[in-house]
Amino acid sequence: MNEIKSLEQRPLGGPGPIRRTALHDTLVSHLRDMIIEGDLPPGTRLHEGQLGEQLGVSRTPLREAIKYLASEGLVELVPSRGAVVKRFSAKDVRDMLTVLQTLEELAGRLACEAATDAEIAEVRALHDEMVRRYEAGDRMQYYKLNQDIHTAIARLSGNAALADMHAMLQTRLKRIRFIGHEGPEKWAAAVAEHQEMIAALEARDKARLSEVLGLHLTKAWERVRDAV
Amino acid sequence: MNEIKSLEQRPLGGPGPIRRTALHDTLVSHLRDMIIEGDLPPGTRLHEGQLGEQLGVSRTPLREAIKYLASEGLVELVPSRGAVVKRFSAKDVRDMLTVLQTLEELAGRLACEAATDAEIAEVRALHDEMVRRYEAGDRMQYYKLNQDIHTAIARLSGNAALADMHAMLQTRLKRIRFIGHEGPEKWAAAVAEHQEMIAALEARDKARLSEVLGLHLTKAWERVRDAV
DNA sequence: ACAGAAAATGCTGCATACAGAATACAAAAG
DNA sequence: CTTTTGTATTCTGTATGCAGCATTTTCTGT
Repeated sequence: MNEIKSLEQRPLGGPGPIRRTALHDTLVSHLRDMIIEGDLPPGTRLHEGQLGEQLGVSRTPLREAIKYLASEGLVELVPSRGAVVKRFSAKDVRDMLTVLQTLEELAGRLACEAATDAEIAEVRALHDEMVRRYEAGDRMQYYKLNQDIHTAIARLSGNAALADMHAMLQTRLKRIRFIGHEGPEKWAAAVAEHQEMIAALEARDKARLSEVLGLHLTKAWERVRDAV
Repeated sequence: MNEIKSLEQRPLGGPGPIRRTALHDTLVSHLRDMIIEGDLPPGTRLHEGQLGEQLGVSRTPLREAIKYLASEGLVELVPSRGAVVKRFSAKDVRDMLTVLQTLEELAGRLACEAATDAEIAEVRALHDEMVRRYEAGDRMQYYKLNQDIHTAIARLSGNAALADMHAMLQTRLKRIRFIGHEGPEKWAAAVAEHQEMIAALEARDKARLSEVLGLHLTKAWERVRDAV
């Protein structure tokens, strides 16, 4: 995990137009992951020369990616001293969760109206898969599917701006949730809340879904507060 | 307004440490303004060579600024075809206003608790000045102070993440509000709503402030819907 | 005259090179 | 021994150059 893997040309997928993703996007998501997974801990100075050499790219696209991340709020730009990975205080985390809660409550209400049956079925599929991972004790995959479900609900609201803001906050919080080691009983509680969530969504019960989502994030703060 | 002014070194402010703003920040805000004020209408391709020459900077810092704006959602990046100014549909605008409304309702509640008397007095000062501009018929300054007041309330919530998200949405919406030509009766209504806002804030009446802010944005949509 | 292909143009994407600022280190003075 | 100052190194900030891709124009064949 702490080893920095250089960027290789991904093996081109099957047939069809080979959509060579621009290096910019690759770099952005790669750096994001490095920050989230702790390869670049908060407070780390992002050395353009060194980092670029490790990743096998020159400074120019790297700098562009760093600036991009800056406006996402993951790194901070210090004039003539480069960029450092942003450090979030406990209050910052709680503030972000407060906003996220408000956004998800709204998303829940809208999703109950806007989502198609097929879309809800997709979320159900994610949910079932997540429960399977929980039962298997696969925390990593559980974590990813968990995020996917929340992202999906934000998207199902049909409100692109809402989904955007949600994604941005979720990204900033990813690292916190990543390091938050919940005990088994807390984990079980979280799964139970998700059961209620999917039930409310399938019933298209706006009030209930909104309430469950809100409660879920209130609890989420209690679950991660010690990790911050 | 349609003339592109090149970037000059700002006259250094008075005494004290001369905080030479980095070119990056200057470029970002300059480009932002050009988009908001319509010098670069939606759909315009951002020509790196040409634009850089007009602004008097080389392509590299310009590219960094453009990428930055992309993650702010003002421009869109098309692989190997550069960047174009993003075009917002009527639905997009309404969606953004919906989210903004939710955020401001939250900000209002929090601000009533977190703000100091001095801070509230500052908002009052902004408000009074804005009313004066309204009476003078100075639409431009009114517009700016209006934005400032909403930004101030978001900041007074004491929640940095909330203020961030609010600022981002506000930025994306600036252009729309800028071109929205409201009639005199609508303008008067907006001012009246602001009167209620500042009164509720000074009374620290959470429920009322939240309600007024929400209503204000519902009305805002009605005021700009035709302009989109 | 028209359709298709090939060449030419212009732009983006990336790398490299150069200049200026900040920091670290070392030497000298108090 | 401490402090200060000068120097050297390192890193950021900006410019420029080159290669690849997209689009447009021109040429050729029917």
